[in-house]
Amino acid sequence: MSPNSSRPVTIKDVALRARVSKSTVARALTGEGSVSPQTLDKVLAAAEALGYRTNGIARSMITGQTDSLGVVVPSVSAPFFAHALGGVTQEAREAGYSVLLVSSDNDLALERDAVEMLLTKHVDGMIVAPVQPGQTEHLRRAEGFGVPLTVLDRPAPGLSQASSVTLDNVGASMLAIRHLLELGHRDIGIITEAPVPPGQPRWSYAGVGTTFPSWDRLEGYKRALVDAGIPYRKEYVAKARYSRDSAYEVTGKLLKARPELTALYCTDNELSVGSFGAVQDLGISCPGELSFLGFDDQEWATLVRPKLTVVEQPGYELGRTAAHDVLSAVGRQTRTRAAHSLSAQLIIRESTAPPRA
Amino acid sequence: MSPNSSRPVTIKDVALRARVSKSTVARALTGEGSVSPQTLDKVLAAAEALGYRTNGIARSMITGQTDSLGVVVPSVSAPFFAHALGGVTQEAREAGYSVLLVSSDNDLALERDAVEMLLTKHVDGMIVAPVQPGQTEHLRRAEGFGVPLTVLDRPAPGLSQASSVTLDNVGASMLAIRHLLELGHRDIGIITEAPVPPGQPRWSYAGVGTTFPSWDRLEGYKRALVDAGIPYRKEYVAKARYSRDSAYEVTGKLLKARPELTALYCTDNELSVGSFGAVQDLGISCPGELSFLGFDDQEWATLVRPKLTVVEQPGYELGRTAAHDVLSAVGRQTRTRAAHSLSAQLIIRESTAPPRA
DNA sequence: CTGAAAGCGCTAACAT
DNA sequence: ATGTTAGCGCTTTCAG
Repeated sequence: MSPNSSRPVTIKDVALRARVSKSTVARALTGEGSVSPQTLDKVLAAAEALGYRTNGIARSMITGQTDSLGVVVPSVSAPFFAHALGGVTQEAREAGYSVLLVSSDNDLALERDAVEMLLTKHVDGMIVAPVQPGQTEHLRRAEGFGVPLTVLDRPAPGLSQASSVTLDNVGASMLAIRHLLELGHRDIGIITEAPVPPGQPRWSYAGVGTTFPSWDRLEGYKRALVDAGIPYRKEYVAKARYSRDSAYEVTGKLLKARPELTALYCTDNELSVGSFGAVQDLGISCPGELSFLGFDDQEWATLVRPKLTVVEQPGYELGRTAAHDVLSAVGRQTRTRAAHSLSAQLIIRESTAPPRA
Repeated sequence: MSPNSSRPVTIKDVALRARVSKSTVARALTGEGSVSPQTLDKVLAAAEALGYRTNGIARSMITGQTDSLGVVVPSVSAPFFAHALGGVTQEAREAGYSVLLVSSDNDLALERDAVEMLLTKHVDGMIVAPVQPGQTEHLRRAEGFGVPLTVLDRPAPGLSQASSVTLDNVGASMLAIRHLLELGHRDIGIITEAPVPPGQPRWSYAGVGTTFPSWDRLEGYKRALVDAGIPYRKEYVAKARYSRDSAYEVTGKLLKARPELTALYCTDNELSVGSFGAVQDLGISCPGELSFLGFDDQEWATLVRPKLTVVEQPGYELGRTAAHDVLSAVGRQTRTRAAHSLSAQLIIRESTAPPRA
């Protein structure tokens, strides 16, 4: 049942006890090759008695597989990534894979280290949500090692082999804005993340729609407006840092400067938190005076009054899809470079209504 | 820079190129033993040129270490565990360890599988948040393999070697109830998780305070009351299944049956969500007619009106402590069996006030 | 169907 | 300071 000595039980011990050779034990235990029923029994019994457990390290050494997936995310506890991670672990487990998790803490250097470490550990595939979509040398290095890679949430241009799994961010915003438009709103404000952290270089590349999620979400806002024949006015867009406090502040300013706004749209959960807080503290009646449309369907969306209309992003599904995609590539020679774009969903609740005449 | 052929670059290739022996390369790369500055340069240059990367598998095979921690949690995306996981990964990274993550999905069988897998993968230590505190054979098996284990969130009696890191659940409730008592409340209701899922066996063991968190939280409620000379009345405790819907329902019933209640305390975030929702929907003014005290400081607590007074549990710290604890045990012969009990904090906001005279 | 032998990539004595 | 040798525990030819 349990190992009697302190030295780990090896296949050799099992062989000795079952009075067969190491190779026979291996065959019996792995199911490869043929073994007579009786010897199979003997071996199994011996293994059981000794509390034998295969040494995965040794096995990996030979097979070249570790049955594990490396995952790098900017934050483990942020709800979106937590959900995505849930999807990844689920899918991985079903396929018999385990997950080697590293958080990059939104730090490019740490992300690089993480990738190197995963390479050293010989993961069979990698999923990474890159900190900076423009910085991808380290990811290219992973590709060079022949490790299947799929990029999650934020696209990574410049990778030749990698698949990507992202939310259709443009579409998500269009969904939101069209809803507001249909209700009759014309003056719609938007709280969105400032594109580049101050002091950081601007990455430029000639791609379409392959940037930070928030850029695309702003793009969708514009497009929905223009499609409806309504001019895009940049006085209606307020850029915040990625924090609720910043969103709180920025919302207050925007609403004061633009009293004609009848609706407000936030492009992220964190921003929604701050922004909605501001709306509440300002004593603005919602949806009476102002319709509010948030991003992400976190639990607070239904606890707050009015219950929030939101754009929901399928975090779990994104994770699952990413895992499914890498998994389908491991062991295969030919790599199919897929670009999955999942759709968001609009959940209409109480915080949006027609504007007051 | 990158591997030129498809065959992985090994230490042998580097040796060949640098015109030294394999062992010299090993010494140069690991820093163990002494190497002349010139050969060091040569080796480093060769490794760089070839894009060499140590094969961690092979190394682990020899050293017997994998520099990785196994982590098993009931859910990856639940806020509490997500935060704990954040703490674990952080601490692990700082120590140069990586995290092998598995979700047990609250399923004992999956938890067993997970532990077995981690054993196979030869993690250097394990952190598990057990699904059922009473079922620990698989964990004992891990101990048998000499893998340091620390149990997180829920205690696991019957383990001889394992450390544990838990919240002081009794203390947490006492904090909450004493606050209510000081405000002048005498009739305090409590919504708590039903101890045992229906159809499950009851685990019994002669331990103190070593059970499900929710049991201890109920215990703290009793104790605070008794300490204050107020009789414990079981008509004031409502047991819910672990779901917001159940809490919602149960809250409604309790409040109807016991209109004399002036305060309500919930022993878990999930239950708080449902319960607070019920209070809102019932149109009960809070804190005017009823004070409400929730568990866990999730983001919704400050978004809802009134802002919630809550007992906050330090999820990140719990994870960090757990990781620190296992890590301190790896490689050591003597195991120090520590039982860390972290304190909760009371955050007083607007949902609690003196009862109406 | 079974055993003997080779070797995965690396490190750790042991020589030199 | 460097090279040689011997494995780590397992899978996998290759014989028998």
